[in-house]
Amino acid sequence: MTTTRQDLSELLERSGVRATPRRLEVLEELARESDDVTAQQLWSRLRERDSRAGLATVYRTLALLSEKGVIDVLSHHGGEQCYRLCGDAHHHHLLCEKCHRVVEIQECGLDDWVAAAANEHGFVATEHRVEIVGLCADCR
Amino acid sequence: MTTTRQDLSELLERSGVRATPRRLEVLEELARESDDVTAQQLWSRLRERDSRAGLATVYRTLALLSEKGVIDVLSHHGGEQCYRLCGDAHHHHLLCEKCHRVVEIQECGLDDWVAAAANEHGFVATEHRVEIVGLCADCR
DNA sequence: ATGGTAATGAGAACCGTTATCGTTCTCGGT
DNA sequence: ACCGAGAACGATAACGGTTCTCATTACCAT
Repeated sequence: MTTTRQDLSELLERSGVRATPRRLEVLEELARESDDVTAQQLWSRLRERDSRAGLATVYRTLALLSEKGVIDVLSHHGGEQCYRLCGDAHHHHLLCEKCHRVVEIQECGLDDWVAAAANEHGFVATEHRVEIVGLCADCR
Repeated sequence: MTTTRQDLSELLERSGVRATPRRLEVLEELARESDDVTAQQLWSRLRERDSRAGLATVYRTLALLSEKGVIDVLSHHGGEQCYRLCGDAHHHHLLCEKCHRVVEIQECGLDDWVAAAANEHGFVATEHRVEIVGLCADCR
């Protein structure tokens, strides 16, 4: 888990995003969250930490980071986007329908299945998303 | 493809939804669309056909139909929901990133993989969604 | 230091969706 | 056929999340 401010700063630069104080605050808060958060949640938590970051900046930063592939966007709450700092590699998500915990599934292993399913309908797959919803160990 | 008004009416009743003229109009328009549509698109197309259906009714009907499992909701356009009349059985979607065509993948065959991936993290899977994005035969 | 560009904050604007409310329709019982 | 209760409907206001605007501030190369 990258947590030091230095690590996060390097992560930004490496992704082609200038590491400004505000962006570091946002990323730091994302690193602190184990699950996904909405832009508004993130903003109010920053406020609680005496950050003067504006809501617009939070939205701008989240849009920028997701565009650069630094964070993931989940839209499982119809109408509201959730953001999460994940590993770099291709992965999928496991969601607990009760406590809303989010866990990454690292080993995809679905490429062949995806390619075959796409091919069957004349498609060439460029990406795929899988979301498994269920109950986590604590909730069942 | 169920297209006659009679078929659609029976589909509604079978799903526990009273078949009113407005609902039939909405469902009929959905049956006419090969791809997914937003509520607003659906509404304006109904208007073009001299339907006096209100926007609220379109939203109400779409919410009701998706709740009853008659139609699918896709939220791949972040912030805007798309609706589609699909087959009854469990299936996934193949999306063309260029022309936005949507094709159903009937044979899932992923249950074992899903169960295993969930189990590996202590989860019990209750449902899963797969979306493959790529280029269709016409667009590549 | 200085000028140009990028980033930021506050608040307005936007847009998709939902709620409100008065009217209309549907349907079973008569 | 008629009637009454409850469901459905249409118009429009309200809502909430997101994006835009614009004036101000921070950053960087010169």
